[in-house]
Amino acid sequence: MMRYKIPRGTYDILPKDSAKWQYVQRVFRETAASFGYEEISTPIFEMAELFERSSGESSDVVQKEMYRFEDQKGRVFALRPEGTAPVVRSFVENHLDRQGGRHKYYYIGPMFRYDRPQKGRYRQFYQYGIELIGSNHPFFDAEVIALEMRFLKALGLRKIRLELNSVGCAGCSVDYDKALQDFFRPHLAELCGDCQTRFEQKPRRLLDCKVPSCKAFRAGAPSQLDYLDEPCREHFAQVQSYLDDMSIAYTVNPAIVRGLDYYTNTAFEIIVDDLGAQNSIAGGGRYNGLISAVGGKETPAIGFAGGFERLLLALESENLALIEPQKPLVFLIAMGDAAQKLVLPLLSDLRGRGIYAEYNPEKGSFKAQMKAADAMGAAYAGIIGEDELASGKISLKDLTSGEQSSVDPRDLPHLLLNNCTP
RNA sequence: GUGGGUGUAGUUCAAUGGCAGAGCACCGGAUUGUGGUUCCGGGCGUUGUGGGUUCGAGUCCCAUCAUCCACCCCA
Repeated sequence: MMRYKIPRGTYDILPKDSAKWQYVQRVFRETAASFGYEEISTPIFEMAELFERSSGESSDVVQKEMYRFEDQKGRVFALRPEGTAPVVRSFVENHLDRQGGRHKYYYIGPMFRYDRPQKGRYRQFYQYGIELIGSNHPFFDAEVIALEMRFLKALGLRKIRLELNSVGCAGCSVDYDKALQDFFRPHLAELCGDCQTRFEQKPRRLLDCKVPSCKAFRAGAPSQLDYLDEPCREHFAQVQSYLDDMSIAYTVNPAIVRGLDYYTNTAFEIIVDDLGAQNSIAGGGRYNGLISAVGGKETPAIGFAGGFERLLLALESENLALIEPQKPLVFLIAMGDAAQKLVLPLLSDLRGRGIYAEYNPEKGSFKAQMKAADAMGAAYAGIIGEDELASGKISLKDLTSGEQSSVDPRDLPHLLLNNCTP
């Protein structure tokens, strides 16, 4: 008999971990709501072309990491590798670009990339993100960053770093790419193979090559920041000013380059140092050219996305979000058939009032029942046996103190609620 | 896609090429109505899978799959 196995690079979120996932998602939703963002959900697959156009044909995500497939009629789709393009597609498709004004969206859901799995990297992974569409005001660049920082702080994370950069607009990029090519051209023959293609396709990627011999040529390379035109320079200065006013610490790192082609101006990344190689838990930036690139009216926008898996790793490394498993308030024990007839209505009544009550007829002896109550961490044991049947009362034992009292079954819900709610 | 490490019981790990074991967890019991501690009992597991070498393979070799780490990429 063949054993079925979960696909490579995927994982199950088991019940023991679900509370933690629900918790971080709840905090994100609450944080987003407090900034005026509303949830949008899009399909997990889209026309493959949407991602090819938006992320860039030459990007790794499109070239080798996208799950592409044809449906029964030969239409080419892709499992979404990221969340921004679908949101923008929906925005344009619903004619919101014609409506004008600002639109604040957040999303939560799985993304898919055919990558080699490693720590903090999966083939199906869960992202949260926000998109603010309809304004180029630098305040909103800062607001988007502030939202993410607020979220991480609300979770209690302390060891996080914000790195900030501006990649300028399309015009600045052209100038900068030329400057980089001029700078590296004398060493072109000595660069690694990857860098030779980077030289042609994405010169700025020459700056983060890890090959030691390539690193050596990097000293004195021109910085993007020196090639910003006046409006972009001013925009970046204002973003920093707003962050300062909100007391959000950051470091300017000219090496921050977003992986997807659609980013302009502000780019940022949030780093947690002790997560291993995949230490970026969130990243984002402005994408003023994307809406028009997918067929909408020219509209400025900014957003970010964060990864839940890495976020949970970061929480773990700081011993945060330790969630206690749910424990029954009362474990009912019935000895004998007559007692069982009484215990089931009582069980229904308690549960109907929202009290977590357990009962397990599988456990045979009284001792085994008590053990089960203890093993589940129940606060109380409610006992019905011959004595209780005769008296019409049930015995309620406090499993912490060991004290036991005889109570009227009708009073049980109130007693439990009053004793145990803080 | 590239490189390295690791795959043995539910789990954490043992086992010179020679009878596959232990702790924890789990289940049961210690004269059938009182838990936690203690004691006793309960394990044939396709040693990830498929080949090969050998009298004999968990152990050596090859392949494959998975996982971990790194490159790469990115959140």
